[in-house]
Amino acid sequence: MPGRGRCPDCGSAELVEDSHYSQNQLVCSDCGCVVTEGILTTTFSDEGNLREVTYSRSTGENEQVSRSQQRGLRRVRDLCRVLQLPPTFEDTAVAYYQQAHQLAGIRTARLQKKEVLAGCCVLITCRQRNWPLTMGTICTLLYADLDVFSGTYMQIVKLLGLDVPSLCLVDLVKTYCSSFKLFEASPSVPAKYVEDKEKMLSRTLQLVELADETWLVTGRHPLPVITAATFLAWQSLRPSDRLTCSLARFCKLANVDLPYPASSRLQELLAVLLRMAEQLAWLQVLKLDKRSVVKHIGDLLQHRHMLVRKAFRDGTAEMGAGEKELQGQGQGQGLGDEDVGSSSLELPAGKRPSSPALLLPPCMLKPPKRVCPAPPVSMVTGDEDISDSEIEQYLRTPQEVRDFQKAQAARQAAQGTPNPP
Amino acid sequence: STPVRTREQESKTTPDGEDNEEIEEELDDGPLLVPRVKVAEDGSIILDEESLTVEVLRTKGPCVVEENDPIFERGSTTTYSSFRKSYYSKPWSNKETDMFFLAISMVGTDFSMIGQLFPHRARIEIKNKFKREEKTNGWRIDKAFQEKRPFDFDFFAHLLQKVLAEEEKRKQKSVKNQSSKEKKSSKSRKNAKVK
Amino acid sequence: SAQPSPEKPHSMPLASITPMTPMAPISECSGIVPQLQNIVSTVNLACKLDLKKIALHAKNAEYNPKRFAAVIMRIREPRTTALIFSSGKMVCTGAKSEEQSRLAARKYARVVQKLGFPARFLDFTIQNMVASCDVRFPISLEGLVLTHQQFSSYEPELFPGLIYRMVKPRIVLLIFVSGKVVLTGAKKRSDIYEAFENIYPILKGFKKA
DNA sequence: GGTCACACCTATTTTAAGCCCTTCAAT
DNA sequence: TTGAAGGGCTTAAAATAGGTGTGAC
Repeated sequence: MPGRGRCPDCGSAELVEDSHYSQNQLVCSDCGCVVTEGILTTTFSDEGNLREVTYSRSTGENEQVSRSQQRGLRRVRDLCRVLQLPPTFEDTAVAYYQQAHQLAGIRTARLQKKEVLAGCCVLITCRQRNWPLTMGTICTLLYADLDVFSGTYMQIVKLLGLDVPSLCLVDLVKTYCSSFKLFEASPSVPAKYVEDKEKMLSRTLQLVELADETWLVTGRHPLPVITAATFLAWQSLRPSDRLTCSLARFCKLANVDLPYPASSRLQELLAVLLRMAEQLAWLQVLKLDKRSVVKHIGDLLQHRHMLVRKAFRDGTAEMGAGEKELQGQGQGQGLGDEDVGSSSLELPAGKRPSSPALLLPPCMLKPPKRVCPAPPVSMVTGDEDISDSEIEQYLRTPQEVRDFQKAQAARQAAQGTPNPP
Repeated sequence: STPVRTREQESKTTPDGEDNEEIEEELDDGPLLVPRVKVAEDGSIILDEESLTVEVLRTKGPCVVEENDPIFERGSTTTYSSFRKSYYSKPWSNKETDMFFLAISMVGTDFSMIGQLFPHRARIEIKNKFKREEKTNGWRIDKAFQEKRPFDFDFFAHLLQKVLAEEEKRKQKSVKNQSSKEKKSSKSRKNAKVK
Repeated sequence: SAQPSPEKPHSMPLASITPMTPMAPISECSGIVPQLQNIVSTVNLACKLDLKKIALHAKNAEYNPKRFAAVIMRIREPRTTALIFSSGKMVCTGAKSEEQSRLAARKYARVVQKLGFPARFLDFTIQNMVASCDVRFPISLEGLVLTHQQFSSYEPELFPGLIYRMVKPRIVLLIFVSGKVVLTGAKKRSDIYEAFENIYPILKGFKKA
């Protein structure tokens, strides 16, 4: 990359054009620093990149703003108001929408996409200001298909080269948890089910943090994790009265949707708590199960740092410390090599014991689905002779051709006359 | 009662109160405007045109304060899949699977044509069935492909109808017998469910 | 080139047969070899094709012009699928090695020839390769996205994996909490290996715990 | 209103893990 | 009433290409 200079951050000369962004940007391949600023603010006049970079900071859209853009902008503003976002958010979201509309790829996009684009801009704004808002909420408000939203969101983040912080779980807990209607008695909420909001919040927060520390959050939808934690927090604050109440019933009386994965998160959380309980001598003797362990959540949470650390350490110790061992263990579990593969066949039992297993993401504890880890290693060169007979097996005989034509004609007749008048 | 889940296409849940089915019809096709969202004074969302309202839960009062607290995230109606289409495909019974392999031996790998032979199945279901069988029973695919059978549409249609009717009967019977500890019916009594 | 220590030592004799590209300094070798899972290639048969005729005479074919403008053809060995367009251009998918992909493409060309078209075999090109492997330790994706923000996209509300767009080589990696990694976008297998050797030390820094 | 230049549907392959749906079997 | 199981969708990449949505000229 001669003539392009060096990375201001690390000094590397390994600068690479990266067309992953809307306009090819110079990116340092060593540290990832974006050397040339893209789009927005700059007066960028690099060769062919001279689009209408004049992004209008004009307050009113006095210019000829296309109808679809106007519609989108209005949608952005409406969304901000519906969500009751602080006033400053709106301007940012609107600016994102305008920037997006300057991209050719967005201007000619389907109307459906432009509609969800408004939601994307609002979401991005909220994320950048740590305002907890889920994609599910946006889609619900817009009556949008999450898949369409997904595609649009990923595209716009890439195109504008945005740095969008992750959804903050802790902030989400505070608001989502508050929406549970459990904090005052009502016809649907008996007194024994009423809970103090602050107590619930604080315990839920601890449980969510525990879930995060024990690999239950990574790769999963955040909301269901919180639903499960909220339920456990609520149960454990008054176990005698609430142990018999199911997650589904809890959500119903709290007037909150039960997200599908919440049940799984609950089971995983209980499994973690059980393992923590095994570390405490005075709980060991109680022979706890997934039901009774709820009664001791308060104790467990008090010692959670120590217990989690212990669980991790013990697990590691049992497998032998260090990476070499870890890898060996992985192979021993049949992570796909041919020799061990045969012995793995002797383990048709669904869940392998893996009792000692160290604290791992649940997807790593599932039995390995052996499929093709052993590559047959074909000796194919690509230049082999191809026999006529091999080719001919794919061809139809004259009779088969006639039969096929007949069926084809019948099909067309059936489709061509759907409604004979 | 339970949140209303409707339509195989898009299902949505409404917290309570007003449920507007028309909304879906508005949306469903047109890339034309999805209902536009507006705010009413009480915080509910109003959709242009129909003035349809959907309740929005939120905390009144200290809500719009900035900084770190009163945020708005609803507990209800916030499912990720609110508007996803349904892709469900009925499981294939053993008998129906046999018919699938028969179809392969008659027409080859033309899934659209095979789809015609299975009136209750879409092409995508045929393709997924093929890929699934290729993984689990590759030999059966090979076998079926090699043993060319004459392609007789009507013959196949009749056979399939017979097979499906048989399973239907068996299913109803098992529903009736559910209380009685049915057990020994030898043969291929696999769980066959159609309909 | 030095023999890269294969993921499974037991398979060494076999693994040594597959062409390997010299890899990074032996010093920091991961010892893991990504396995190719899918190859997409194209070839130009250089003649106009009557797709209806092909679909009628080949029983391993499917053609629905209303749905898609190509014949979809499958062969059993190597197990692959091809898209054949009336322009004579063909796409071959599903092979597990470059050589298998080429052999499969030649077989499709032979089928077309046997049907009476003067098909040639021009510009055979590997267009994309997909590989996967396993680092065998859990990865904190939220940690990775924080420090490699400019390359990463991690949106658990949409997809459980972290999407890592490596700039050099230009490969996209899907990284999962389980330590499983999918690499895609390569035109050469050496790019797959290089990308993995690049990412491995990075992943080691995000075991958490 | 026509051209232009995109988008983007249909389709193919393959892996990863999660979500979400239906069905059916135990409790 | 609960779960488990099975199946198909999501994400990435890449080529192929007609038909049509989209908006700016």
